Amino acid sequence: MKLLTKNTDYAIRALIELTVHKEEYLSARSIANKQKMPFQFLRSIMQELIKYKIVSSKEGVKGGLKLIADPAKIKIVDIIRIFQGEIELSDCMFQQKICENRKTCVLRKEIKRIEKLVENEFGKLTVKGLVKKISKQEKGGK
Amino acid sequence: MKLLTKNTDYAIRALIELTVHKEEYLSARSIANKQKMPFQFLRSIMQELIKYKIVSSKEGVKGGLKLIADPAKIKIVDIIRIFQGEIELSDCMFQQKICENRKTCVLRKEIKRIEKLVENEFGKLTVKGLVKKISKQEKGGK
DNA sequence: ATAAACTGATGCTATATTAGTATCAGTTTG
DNA sequence: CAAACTGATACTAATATAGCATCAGTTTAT
Repeated sequence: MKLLTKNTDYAIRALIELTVHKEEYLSARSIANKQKMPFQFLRSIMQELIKYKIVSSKEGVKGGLKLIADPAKIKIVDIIRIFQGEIELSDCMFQQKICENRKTCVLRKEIKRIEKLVENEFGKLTVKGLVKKISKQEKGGK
Repeated sequence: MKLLTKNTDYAIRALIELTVHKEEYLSARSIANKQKMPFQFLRSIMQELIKYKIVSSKEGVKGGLKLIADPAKIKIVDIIRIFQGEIELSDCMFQQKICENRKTCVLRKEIKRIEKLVENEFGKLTVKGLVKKISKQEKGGK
């Protein structure tokens, strides 16, 4: 079981990078190099984040990506939703006609409950929160 | 994001069925019909459960599957582990040499934490527990 | 004794998801 | 005007998920 796919993962790392260098334009290439991500893949990921107005871009030499959303308001669950869709069972048909064995839907309820929990946890995490923890870690332990 | 894959899901439903009809041999075909699962797929799933000594089988006419494990001790997390492997990031290389950007490993820690949470929740659920909830539901609601 | 209903073992196919690549057009800067 | 960038788009590769088919052997009822 994987909670995060690569695109979500890379997106978050890129956002962390952009938060650290706020106000600056960082090129996809430099981010990819620094965080060791596949360049073209990162580019397609960034285009998504642009669509969602989380980052903006500037073309040409000295262009690149810049954070426009408030990192304190970018929840990890938002990024997950963008790249992995809703946290939910894909083909659960409980309560409707199809699933006649309503009995086993108890299982569904439990899964839903746990999904909500996960959603909630990822909702509490923000990009800013992560950045803060990183800087603490760097100051603290050797 | 899907917490359970089909094989895990079918396995749990089959175990519920076997718990309800404990001591009896139920054929894979009858379980598949009742719970509307693909017959051959269910068969391969049951073979796994046999390997893990959760159910036993009897060949021939009137043969089938029977629960041998205590349903109160079959945790849902066990079934997940059988069919989906450990709940963990597949390719996290934090703390080791490969991941040099140790900064972002803060993300890893958080994910690990949430994974543990999920694991723990699924560890609290047992087949028996689900069966109990089902029977309550049947008595209760209209 | 034999047909029908079953599992054992095994190997295959189909589909979807995930991960990543490539290319061409256009923009900006030195 | 070349180099360093993004926009748009389409493609490929790898892996995981879901499911099917087949043959061999076992048990039971008739």
